Amino acid sequence: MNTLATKYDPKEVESKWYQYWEDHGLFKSTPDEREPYTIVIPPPNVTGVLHMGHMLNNTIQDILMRRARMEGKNALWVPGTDHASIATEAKVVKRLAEQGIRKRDLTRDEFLKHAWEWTHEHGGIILQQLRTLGASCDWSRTAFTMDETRSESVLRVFVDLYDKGLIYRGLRMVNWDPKAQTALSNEEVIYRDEQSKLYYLKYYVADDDMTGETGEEGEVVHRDANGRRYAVVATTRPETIMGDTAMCINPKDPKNQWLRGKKVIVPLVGRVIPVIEDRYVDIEFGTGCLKVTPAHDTNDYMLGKTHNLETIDIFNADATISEQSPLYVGMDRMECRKVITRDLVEAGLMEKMEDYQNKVGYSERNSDTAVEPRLCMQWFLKMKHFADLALPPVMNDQLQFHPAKYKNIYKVWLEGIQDWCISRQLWWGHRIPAYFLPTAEGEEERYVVALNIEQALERAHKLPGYENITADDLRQDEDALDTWFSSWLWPLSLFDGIRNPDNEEIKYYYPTSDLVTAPDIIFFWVARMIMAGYEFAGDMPFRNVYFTGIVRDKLGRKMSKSLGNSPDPIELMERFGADGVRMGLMLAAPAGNDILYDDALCEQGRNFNNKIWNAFRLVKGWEVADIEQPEHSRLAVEWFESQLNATLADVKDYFSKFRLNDALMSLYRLFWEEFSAWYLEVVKPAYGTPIDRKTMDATLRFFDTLLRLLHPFMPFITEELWQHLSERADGESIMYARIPEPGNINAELLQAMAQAKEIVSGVRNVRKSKNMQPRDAVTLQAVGRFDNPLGVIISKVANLDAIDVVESKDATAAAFMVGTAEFAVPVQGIDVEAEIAKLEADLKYAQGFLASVEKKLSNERFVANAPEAVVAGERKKKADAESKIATLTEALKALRS
RNA sequence: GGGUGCUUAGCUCAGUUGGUUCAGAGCAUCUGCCUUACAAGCAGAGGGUCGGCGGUUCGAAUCCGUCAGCACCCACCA
Repeated sequence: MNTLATKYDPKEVESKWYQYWEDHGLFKSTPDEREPYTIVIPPPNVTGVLHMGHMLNNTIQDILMRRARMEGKNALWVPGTDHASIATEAKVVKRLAEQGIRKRDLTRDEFLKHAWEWTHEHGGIILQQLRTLGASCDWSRTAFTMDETRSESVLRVFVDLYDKGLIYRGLRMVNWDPKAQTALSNEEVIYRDEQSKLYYLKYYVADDDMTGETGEEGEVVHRDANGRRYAVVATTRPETIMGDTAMCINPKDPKNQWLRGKKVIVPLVGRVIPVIEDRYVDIEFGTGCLKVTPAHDTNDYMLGKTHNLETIDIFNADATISEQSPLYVGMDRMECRKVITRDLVEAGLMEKMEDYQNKVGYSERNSDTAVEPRLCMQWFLKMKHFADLALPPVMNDQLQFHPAKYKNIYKVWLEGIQDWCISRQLWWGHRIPAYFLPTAEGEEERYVVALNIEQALERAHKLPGYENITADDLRQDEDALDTWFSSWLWPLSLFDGIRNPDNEEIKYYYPTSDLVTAPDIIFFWVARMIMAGYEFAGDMPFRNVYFTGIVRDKLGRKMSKSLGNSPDPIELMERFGADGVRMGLMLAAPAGNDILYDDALCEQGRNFNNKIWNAFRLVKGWEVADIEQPEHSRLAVEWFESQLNATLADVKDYFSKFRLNDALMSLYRLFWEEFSAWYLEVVKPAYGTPIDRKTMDATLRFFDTLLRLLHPFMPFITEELWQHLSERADGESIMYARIPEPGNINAELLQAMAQAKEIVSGVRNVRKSKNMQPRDAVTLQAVGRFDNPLGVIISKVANLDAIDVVESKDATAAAFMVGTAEFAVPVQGIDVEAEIAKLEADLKYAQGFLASVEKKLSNERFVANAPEAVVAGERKKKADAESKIATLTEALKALRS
């Protein structure tokens, strides 16, 4: 008696089993003699919530974990979160603002207290959500980039690299985020095309005597109504003219020869600046005259250095105009652009304005804030050394990228790498362990780098003149480190491999096995982990990197809050079950390709769950009796065994190539087509009759293997059904059931079954076209011969009363061909005309095919050059086609007579 | 401005070294079925000159060239 519902309901099942797995510690791992399989989670932001990208990413990781576990490996997936300094600090600042508290009114400690409160309040929600998805993380190891172990690791690494001379402090032009008011690394700047304007400004010549040059050949001299000469400078940023300290021309530029050695006047400002010459200037761009603002442009800064120019910083940290500027003090830079444009026009100093498209850098975290190049003192990590470490293992495939196309992107980045600005003007993060020493007014700053204040003092005491200072004399650097300066240690610090490099865990779990991540953090994170791995452990952090695609909506648009096209993962799991959503995502996710998400995919996943559920209901409902095993069942078992092994081998191969969607699709078809539609239909006993024990045992065994194969993809339903399949002790789980190695494949039997299926289809077709009931048995006529060993299977599934081998088929039979073999089903009242038309079409096709083969075979060069096997193949095609034509001609003759 | 990748059925994609099994899969579509596991299902069917052009070859979805379109990465042209 079947008590299971006809529809599978994942709700209770899923939470029940997750609880079971956790209660029995099934996710836990400790080092032992087994081969380890390790993944470290890309730590999500501590205060983040689950989005579709996480869903995809973590589903993939969980599939790999569960598969490895079932291959007998000691599988460990380490979870954790990232403090995400800029993002989190911004959120805290915002919340404080809502409460009427300004960050600048708080002390560092007060602010951090608020930040920790926020972290404890919102932190870890995402880890809870991952449990709903079924993630088999060892939660007892949950780490945080700012917990004690991780923090100390970061500081140690900083001190170590400083001692090695790889970290330095210096005044450099950096990317400044005026909203967060911190420096950024180059990688944190996103360039966007922007429709803006090119402003052509007039720079009058200073002390112009208006005589002399009248314009040599090729020179372009501008004069106003009074004859006064001026140069025209094209710029996209007129608001920076207050910081101009030179104008630059190319010494080879014929247009501007007359400006050599002159001085010009900055419009509105009135400052007199020299005209300098540098080959850097593009003669073709604009007028060939470049205004030089060393404080606010990277290139201008270089020019300033070369030509010893004065640097006037006209911006405050928040990008309002500073006291350094003679005009517009306190005005925001964007506002200032508008105002100064108007003023320039009114003063007659604007030659013209043109539409112009240029690239503007934005902060990765504050996408509405344009980054400002800014000269300031920051800490940097020398990257050349690390690039040299990290490039070879990826290029020679010791460490593999999947898909491999990312190798090239990686290579180009490493070859052009620049030093990494690692200091941030933030409080939320690891405070830089540098301690400034007291110095006299005007003296250059001095500092020591040390793990803590005691060590700092110790180090300071060794310096001449500082033998007697006390802790109170030391002042720790206010800055925090870039978040990625802690995440790059993740695979090491999770196993305490920085503080305690020879411990048992790091030796066992490191290098980890696979890293699964989105390609957009290849530089931020992946590359730097590889660097840190070789620097601090002398080995790669992981053996494979699987780059996922980006989840987009079905129109191909990125999912975003503003578009509202991003579904809530939790809600999706409620609708389709976690198994259904996992499967929906995986069906659409070839390695490295973006996935176009559609609810229909989850529906397909849910439907598959239901299919499995109902197949199980069927099998479980069978009554077993000690009766003889029917021949068709014996053959079906033998065939499915082979089919199962074939798929097992395919899936294994797919996993080795990270082609998880192909693996899943193979299993989907194996279960739905081969197992449900064919195998079960063959062995299914007639209603109300029992099944023999042999077949039942085999069927349950197959079911068991299928569940194991599917478990990594759909952990919940497989566990639920597995418990019904066999007795087991408390704490046992399919999670630890082994996935079998592929066994023997009987290729001939698979071939025979393929033909058998076609014959069955042929019969069904006849039935359908003649409106015949499936329950009425028919006779199958095989013309000439019948050599398929699976005749009994065909008879059962197609409901035949006999398979007759005949010399020629009945005149009133409906015919069909499978390969070169002809079959027929005698029926009442066939439509002779239609039958003739069908056969004629077949004949015409066969004749055309024969002609093309014959043409090929009569080509001497083909016969001479092509491999033996290919030629033989063509000959066989020819023979087959001829035999088919003969058969068809016969049939037509019979019909027409 | 450089670089990489892509273009195969309505959609999303497979297609290993050119050659029987090469033009495939899933979904969608159409037709017929509430057949005692499943209508979240069953059975059947239709659909593509493999982006365009040119070349190499006995033979090209596959190799080469070129053009077009798309995507991504990098870059200091104001």
